[in-house]
Amino acid sequence: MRDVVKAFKALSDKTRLRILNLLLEKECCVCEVMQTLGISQTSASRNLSALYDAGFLKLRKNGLWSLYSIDQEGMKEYFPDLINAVRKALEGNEVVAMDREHLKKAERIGPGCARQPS
Amino acid sequence: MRDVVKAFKALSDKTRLRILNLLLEKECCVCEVMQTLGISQTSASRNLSALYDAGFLKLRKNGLWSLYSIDQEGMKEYFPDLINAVRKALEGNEVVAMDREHLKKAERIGPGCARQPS
DNA sequence: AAAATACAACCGTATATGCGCATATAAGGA
DNA sequence: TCCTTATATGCGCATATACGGTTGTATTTT
Repeated sequence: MRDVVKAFKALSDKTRLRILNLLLEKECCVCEVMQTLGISQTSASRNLSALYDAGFLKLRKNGLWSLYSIDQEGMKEYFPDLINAVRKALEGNEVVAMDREHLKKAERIGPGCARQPS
Repeated sequence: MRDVVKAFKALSDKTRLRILNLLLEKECCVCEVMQTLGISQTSASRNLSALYDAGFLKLRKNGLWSLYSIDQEGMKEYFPDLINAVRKALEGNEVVAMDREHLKKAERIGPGCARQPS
């Protein structure tokens, strides 16, 4: 029960929904998220952690990068319809659509952040 | 977007998930909820309101009773998969199963509360 | 070795949320 | 009209949460 509450709590925040929206597009490192959404590194890191702790994300480390992505398998096991619910809840939203546009450009922005991990 | 956040926020509370579980069984008045879950009238009323404001419930007044139930149509329109996600997230949970048992008995408990509205 | 980079953890503060108590409202009946 | 019942709401308190700034740690680059 606590896990269910935690899961919904993780989803009940605008920033975290925007992050989830990015990750529905592709795997991202912390600084891609922070640049794309225009939030602080602190905020990006903390909110990614919250989504991770709630069981929505998986983490892959590659050198300096912490690469977060949707944990498709975990989601299907514990919250079968939830990821779809989120996707549909966000579709058509303006902010979220703009974020997706920004994400495309963010790949080349910043001091080395969006370089491909070697 | 604010609506989506509000919806998930409404779901990110143990009491409200338990209430939703009861309403998945049947339409309930405030005092059935408060008795079944063993919470205060204030808490029952306010948490039902929160779920109502988030768009999950519909309200039918009958005499003194405020009868809340799942707004199936509204849910399908705005959050197509969410009600299923909630249902599956709660299934197998002990507290929630016990609540459903208590609900059956609650119909005859209390000073006139669970009498059928005239 | 030193500097730069990516990220996480800690700290203080502002705001949000949940709860109980008391009270208000609203409907029905004597 | 007064009383009871069912529900809603204002208020204050305790706690939770979000955020920015700073610091710490690990890794890569120079």
